[in-house]
Amino acid sequence: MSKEHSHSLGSVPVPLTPQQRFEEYLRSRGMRNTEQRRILLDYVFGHHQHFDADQLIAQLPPKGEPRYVSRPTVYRTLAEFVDAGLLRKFELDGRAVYEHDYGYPEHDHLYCTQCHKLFEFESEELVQLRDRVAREKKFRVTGHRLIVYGICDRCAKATRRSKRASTLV
Amino acid sequence: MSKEHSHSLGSVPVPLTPQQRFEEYLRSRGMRNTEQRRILLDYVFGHHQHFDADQLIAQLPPKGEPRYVSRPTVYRTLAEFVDAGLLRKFELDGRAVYEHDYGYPEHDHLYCTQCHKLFEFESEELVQLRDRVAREKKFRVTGHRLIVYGICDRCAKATRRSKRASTLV
DNA sequence: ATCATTGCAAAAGATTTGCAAGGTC
DNA sequence: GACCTTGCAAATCTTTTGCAATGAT
Repeated sequence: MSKEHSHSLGSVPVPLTPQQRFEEYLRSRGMRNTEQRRILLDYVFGHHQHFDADQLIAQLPPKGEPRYVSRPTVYRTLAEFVDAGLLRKFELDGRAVYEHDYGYPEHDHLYCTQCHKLFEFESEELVQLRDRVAREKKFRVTGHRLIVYGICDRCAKATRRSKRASTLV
Repeated sequence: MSKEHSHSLGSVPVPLTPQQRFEEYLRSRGMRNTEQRRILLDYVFGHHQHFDADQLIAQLPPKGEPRYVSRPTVYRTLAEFVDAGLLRKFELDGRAVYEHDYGYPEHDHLYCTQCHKLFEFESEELVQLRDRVAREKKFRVTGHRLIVYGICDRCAKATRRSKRASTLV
């Protein structure tokens, strides 16, 4: 997805590293600390990006190489990360996108439909609005997902530039 | 999806019926007014519900019957309705859901993860908040999608009831 | 040794596409 | 008659699953 990441967002102080927390999760469930899980956790928390399963797999070594992890295992493990509270998952254009959850504040997204990048923003006001609406309808909120669609500044500028250029020809 | 529909939402006055507007759309594009398109338009605007392709197909007559429409044609036609501004499309649990757009006000949804019903609400404040955030980031908004996840009142009550019952046993 | 986990191959579910036959303008 | 549409079958794309082999505790 996007290599850009709004670094205006703060981070939430955490007592444990993602690795430690995941080990805790595994232990509590009688699951095993396998090489594949360690590899994927390293990749996922080694980058601050949004990504989907295919993009993660593309970054991993291909079949035959040392740290190769099969596609089914990637899917299974991403689901575990979500379950462990390390990642958040959402849908974009009909596919699953993942982003950091653990140690990262709640936020929403602006999605540029031209360059397909995601831009983050935090809004306490939005959460309040959401809760107010829910209260009126006696609805117990567990979470929400807001995506604002449009064109980012950079794409808008690029479009203006090329429009001007074509007019000048 | 849901048979419930918040009728607290008003409707937007429209100069043309969906049928007329679609005919206009077809004409402007040199497309044809076929029986299948008429059938589907009737079904879709004959109900005020959220639905996905499968649910629509389930309502249509089966293969062999008079008004049967094939699955590929349903998908193709729904895309045309979206394109014509008659329907809005969004993703829920990894599948496409459609709802009326033409003649219906902009709104957002509360989604009960227990009974899988959608409840609508309108918020002018949300739109303002969205536009304010976008302006700060020099982002040109074309639209947004907000889904609030949680448990609806009815499901919450049902859960309380059965919890009480099981406690009393 | 026990039992969770992996990789493979195949399945599954939703949606899309190529194409010949049929329908609309 | 020209050419857009349809239905069929098959393909596509993403994600999931059955299962035998492998690995962790």
